[in-house]
Amino acid sequence: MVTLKDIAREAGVSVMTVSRVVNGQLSKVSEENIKKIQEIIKKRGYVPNSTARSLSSKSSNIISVIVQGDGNEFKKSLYNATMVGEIVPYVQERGYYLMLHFITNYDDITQRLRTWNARGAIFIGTFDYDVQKIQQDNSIPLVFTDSYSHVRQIINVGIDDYKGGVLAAKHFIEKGHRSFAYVGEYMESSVVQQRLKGFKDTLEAHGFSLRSDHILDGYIIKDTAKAICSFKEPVTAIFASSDTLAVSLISDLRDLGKKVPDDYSIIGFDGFPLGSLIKPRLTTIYQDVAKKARIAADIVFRHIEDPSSPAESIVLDVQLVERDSVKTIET
Amino acid sequence: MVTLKDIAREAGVSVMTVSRVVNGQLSKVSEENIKKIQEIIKKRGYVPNSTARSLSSKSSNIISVIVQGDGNEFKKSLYNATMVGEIVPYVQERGYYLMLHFITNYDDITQRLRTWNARGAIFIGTFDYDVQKIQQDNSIPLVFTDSYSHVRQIINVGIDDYKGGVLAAKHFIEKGHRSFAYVGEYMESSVVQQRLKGFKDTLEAHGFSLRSDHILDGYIIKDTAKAICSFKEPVTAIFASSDTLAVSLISDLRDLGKKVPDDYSIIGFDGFPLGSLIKPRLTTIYQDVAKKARIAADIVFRHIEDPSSPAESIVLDVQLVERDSVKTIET
DNA sequence: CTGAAAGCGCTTACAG
DNA sequence: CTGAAAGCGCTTACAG
Repeated sequence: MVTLKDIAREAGVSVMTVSRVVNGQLSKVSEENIKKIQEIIKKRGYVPNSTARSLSSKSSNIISVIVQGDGNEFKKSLYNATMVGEIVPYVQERGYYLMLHFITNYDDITQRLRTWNARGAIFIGTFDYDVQKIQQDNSIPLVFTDSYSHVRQIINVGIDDYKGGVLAAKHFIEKGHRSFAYVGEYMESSVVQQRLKGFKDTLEAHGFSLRSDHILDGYIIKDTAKAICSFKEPVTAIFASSDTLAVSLISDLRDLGKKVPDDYSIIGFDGFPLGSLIKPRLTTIYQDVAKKARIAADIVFRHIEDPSSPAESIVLDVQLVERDSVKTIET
Repeated sequence: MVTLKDIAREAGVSVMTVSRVVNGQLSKVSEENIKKIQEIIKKRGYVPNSTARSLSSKSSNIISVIVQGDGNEFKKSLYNATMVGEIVPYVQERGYYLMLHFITNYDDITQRLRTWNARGAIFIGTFDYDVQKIQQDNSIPLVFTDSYSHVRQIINVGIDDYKGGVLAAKHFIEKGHRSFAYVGEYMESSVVQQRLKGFKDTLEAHGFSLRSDHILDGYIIKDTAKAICSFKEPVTAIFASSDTLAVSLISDLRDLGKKVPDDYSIIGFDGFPLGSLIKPRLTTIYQDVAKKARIAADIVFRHIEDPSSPAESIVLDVQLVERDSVKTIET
C-alpha cells in the first residue's frame, strides 16, 4: 500500500506538502512541487486512506442512509429504491461515500452513525417516536423524510399526505361515489394515517362517512379484496395508501370476478410509472419522490457546510393524476 | 466521545484489557474485570471507533456493493432493489457495514474499495470486460453476479440465461408460434445477449429463424411497440429480456389497439410479482434473485474467513412460469 | 511556501 | 490473565 510517506520520500518533501496537494490546498504549495507530487501520485496509484483521514480529523466523508425496516419493504416497492437511487449519485458527486443501514431497532442508529463518524444521515421511512432521542445523541446533520415527529427542531422533507387524502375524497365524490373504503399498509405509520385522515375528514365535510370497519390494514388482513367484497354495506370507492397496494388490489378483485372500475373504483398513492402500465390505468395521488430525495440530500450538505443553518421542514405538494380506475356514477 | 482509554481509566485496567472485552476475547480476561468493564461500557455508551480499528488492523468490516450504472436502472426495476435489500440484512447480521457505490467508470472501483479498506465486494450488473483488471488490483474477495467474463479465477453467481432463452423459444413453438421477435434492453450486456442466443439457437434448431431486424434494442428504439407492429413480416411471438420491459410493451401495444395475447404473445424474464398482477398475467422465465443475492453474500464471507477458498462459479437454474400472455395457435 | 511534532483511537506483537 | 510500547496513515496546529 502506497502512503503519503512513500510519496513524500520519492518527491523529497515532507508528508505535509504531499498532504496539501492531495487535499487540493494548491495555493500553499509551489507549482514545481505540485507538479512533481501529482506525477508521483499518479504513477504510484496512490489512494488516500479514508480510515486514517477520518481518525485524525475526527470526521468522515460518509453519509449514512438509514432505512426503516428489515428490507422487506425495500424489496417490495420502488419507493425506497427510488430514494436511494437518487441519493447515491448525489452523494458521490460531492466526494462522499454512502453507507446503507436497515434499522429495526432504534438503539442501533446512534451506534452505526458514531462508529464510522458519519458526517450526516438521511432517514427513509417512519421514525416518528424516537426522533428526539436520535437527535440528542447525534450532533451531525440528520435529515428525516416523511416524519411526523412533533420535535420542533427537526429537519424534515415530507409531502402533503393529508392533502392527498383530501384530493382522493373529492375526486370520488365528484365522480358520484357515496360509499368508501380505505386500505393502508403499515397502518401505524403517520404517513398512512395522514392520508386516511385527509380522506375521512373530507368525506365527512361533505356529509359522507367512512365506517371504521371499512378501514383495512393490508398488512394484517390477508385477503383485503375478499374482505371488501363481503362488506355488509357495500362500497364503490377504495382509496389505497400506495400504488403497489392498489395494483395488487385490482388484481385480487379481478380474481374474485370483480371489475375495476365498474364494480370498484380505486385511487392509489405515489404515481409510479407502474400505475400507467396496468389496465385500467391507475388514478393516483402523485408525489415527486426523486425531488424529495434530492432535497433531503441537499439539506444534509448545506448543514455540513454550515452547521448553523436553521432546521427546516419542507412539505412538497401532491396532485391527483386522473387515469381510468375511477368510474363516474350518475346520481 | 468515550474511548477505550476512558473506560480503562474508570475500570482501573489497561486499554488492552478493555479492548479484549470489547472484542469478545473473554477467555483472556478475568471474570471480575469482564463484568466491571462491561458495566462501564454500557453506562458510558461506549461505541468502538471503526476508523481507528480499521487503521490499526489494516482492514475494515465494510462490504462494498458495487452497482453498475448511474442509478437509472436502479430506480427503474426491482432487480437491484431486491439484490441490495437481500444483501444488507445479511451483511448487518454478521456485524459488517455496507457501502453502496454506483459505478460508471471502472477506474473508480479500486479507489473506492481501497480508500476504505473494504473487506469484500459484491458486484451487481455487467462488469464483463474489466474483471481481470479489477481482480489484479484488489486482493479482497470480489464476488460478481451475472458476469460472463472469461477470466478463469472469477467468483461469480449467475443464472442460466441461455436456458431462459431456450425455454421461451420452446414454449412459443409448442404453442404453435412461427414468427418471432426479441426485445432487449442494454443489448450490449452479456446477460441480454445470452438470453437472445438461447432463444435464437433454439428457434433455428427447430427450423425457424429470428430475423436480425426482429431483434430490437429497447434502449435505442423509442417506440418498440410501434416498430413491432410495422414489421414487414409480422410476428406473433415476442420474447422480452425483462419483466419490466414486457409489461411496458404490453401497455404500449394496447395503446396501439393491439391485444395481448390475441395479437401478440409475450414472454418476459425475471418472474417478479408484478407480472402476475397485470392483465393478462405475464408468462415469464423465473430466476431466484433473492437466492442469487444470498449466495453471493455467503461466498464473500466464506472467502473472508478462509481466503484460500477456491474461486467458484455458481449457475442457478431458471424455469418457465406459464401464465396468460402466450396464446395457443392452432396449426 | 515548508516541515517537525503530536495525536486521533485503536490493534498487533510481545513480555511477563 | 495483564499491560507497556510501537505503529497504523493521516491531519491539526504550530513555527519558521
